[in-house]
Amino acid sequence: MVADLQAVELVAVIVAVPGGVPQVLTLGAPIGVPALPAGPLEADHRSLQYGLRTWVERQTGHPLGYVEQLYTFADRERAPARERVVSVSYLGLTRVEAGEPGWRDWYQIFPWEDCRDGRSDSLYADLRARLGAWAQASAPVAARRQARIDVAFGFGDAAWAPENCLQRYELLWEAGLVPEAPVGAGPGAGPGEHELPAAGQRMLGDHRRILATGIARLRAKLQYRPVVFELMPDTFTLGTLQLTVEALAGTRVHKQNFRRLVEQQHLVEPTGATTAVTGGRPAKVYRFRREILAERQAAGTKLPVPRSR
Amino acid sequence: MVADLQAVELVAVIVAVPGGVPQVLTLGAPIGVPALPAGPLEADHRSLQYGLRTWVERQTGHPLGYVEQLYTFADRERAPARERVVSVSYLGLTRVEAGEPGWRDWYQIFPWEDCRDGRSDSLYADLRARLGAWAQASAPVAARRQARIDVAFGFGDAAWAPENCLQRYELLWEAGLVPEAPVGAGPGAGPGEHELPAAGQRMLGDHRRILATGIARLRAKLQYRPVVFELMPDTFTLGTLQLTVEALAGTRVHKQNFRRLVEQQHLVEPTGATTAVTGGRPAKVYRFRREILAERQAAGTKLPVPRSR
DNA sequence: TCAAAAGTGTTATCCTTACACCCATGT
DNA sequence: ACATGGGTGTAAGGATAACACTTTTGA
Repeated sequence: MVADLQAVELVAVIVAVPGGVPQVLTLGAPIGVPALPAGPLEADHRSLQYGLRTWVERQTGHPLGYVEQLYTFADRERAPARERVVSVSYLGLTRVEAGEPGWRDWYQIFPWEDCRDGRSDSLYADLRARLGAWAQASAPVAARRQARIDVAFGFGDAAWAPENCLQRYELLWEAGLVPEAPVGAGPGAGPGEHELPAAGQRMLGDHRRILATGIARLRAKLQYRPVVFELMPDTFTLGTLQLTVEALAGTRVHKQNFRRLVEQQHLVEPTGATTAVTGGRPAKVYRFRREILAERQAAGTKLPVPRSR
Repeated sequence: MVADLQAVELVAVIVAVPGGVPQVLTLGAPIGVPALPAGPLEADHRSLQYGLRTWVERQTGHPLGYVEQLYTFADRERAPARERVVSVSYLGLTRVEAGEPGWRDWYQIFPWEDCRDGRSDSLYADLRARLGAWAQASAPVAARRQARIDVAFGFGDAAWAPENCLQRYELLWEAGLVPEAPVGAGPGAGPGEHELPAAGQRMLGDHRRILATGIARLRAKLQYRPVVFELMPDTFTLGTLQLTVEALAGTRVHKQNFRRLVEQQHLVEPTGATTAVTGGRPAKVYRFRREILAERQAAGTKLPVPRSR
């Protein structure tokens, strides 16, 4: 039995969106390959979550608010050389001021995930061509690959969906288009051979994959749980709220529908104050109605993240 | 570092629905406390999923089809005496014949989860009274408890939702109404003191909690992914399909809407055959269109699981 | 006066829900 | 004949997406 004991590591994807820029907490920056905050599960940790909070606070001096478990990784294929480590990953949400050290814009890491200005630019054209080339294979494989690509990236008549973040990363990985691609991925190609020009910032080990898992989960959850408010200050305008949702989802949302949905679900209440910081007409200031977390945990507290195209 | 090595266990919630009865694969039955198939993660397991498949097949002789990771547990509060074990749980779906040994109707384990005949019977009346009694506490705690109860069980103006299975179990656990409740749960009450008459079959350790997690996940997934078909034989009638969905969800669904939704999404195609085994008019026989798994992985392949009341 | 962002009103469309009814078989 | 389950049509309601337009500030 002793031979089967394993090292268990806790890995954290900590997200904040100061000033409408979605950011992840990283270590090892600005020089070297950035890493997610992580540390071993210790014997005196009461629970996994407790252990995680301990590690993140120790490494970053940052207290955590909302935390949820993401996924547990232990595949050896991703790091065949090393001893196996079981990594239990968590998603955490907080509020920080803009410009604090250690935080990194997640679109630096996944440039193709930002579709707020449409995705008709050169990056997506390039992606489409390279993925298409990779999909070329013998008949059944080719069809299956192309179907996966179309669904994940919203090509053909499929819609681009924010929450397919992980599928997109995994396809790029399989296709050898990101630097951490496996050795011998493509047909006779070494790693990095076909790398994208805009392949994004790589991370330690499979941390980029874990981050993609976290983003995907957060984007999915946005649509049916009022999690955005964990990332908002106590009071905010509807404009800022929309900006934050758009930053997370990587798409634009329809202003009027967004406002109506937020208001008709009684997610927020006006404080009575207004603010003129944004330029233009002063905006009403709102506050999150924490009561609804209890009231309708199950019901449809969703925000509109429409699928584009 | 050696001191921080952990035992890692793989636990499986394997589900099948032969003859419209939702069942879980258990060991240790029929005598003794039933347990979920489980085993340690071994050094030569390529991945967590691979290890799980190995264990389940070794313990039950049963090959697994669809498998997905559920959750990783490691809280010591649930078994304070023992050394901590990190349990990575998985949900698996298969097809079996009715009456095979080792399979157990999951409503034996969670009687309150079967609302196919409504939930106005004595069990729910009893539940409501006992949970209400537990909710009595000092002001802020009482309100919070009652809100959780109402949402989870669909009391008050909340709707009973199938996928709240885990929340229901956890509330019953906290309230000391199920046998595996923690020592000293209620105010001055030993475990089992307030136990429900229909508390259901208990299981080894926190396996019942893991099972509740699996059921909750499966019920949630039913609503937006075509997972039922993993539990169906190659060909089936729409009646059987509906019966299976109802068995899993624990509620009745609206016949016509169910049929329309299934057909308009092109989830199935007729084989051309009919069958008369069910009595009444012979039913058309259908087959799952496996193609749609690739076609619209993201889009709305959902089945209607309406909230009752 | 104009740009910029806030905020309002209205309409078309689709999906969900529900009701009422007919059909084909075995007993 | 009738019970049983299979199968169809259609109407009401609500949610969604989109359109055009007004309001209030700062420069």
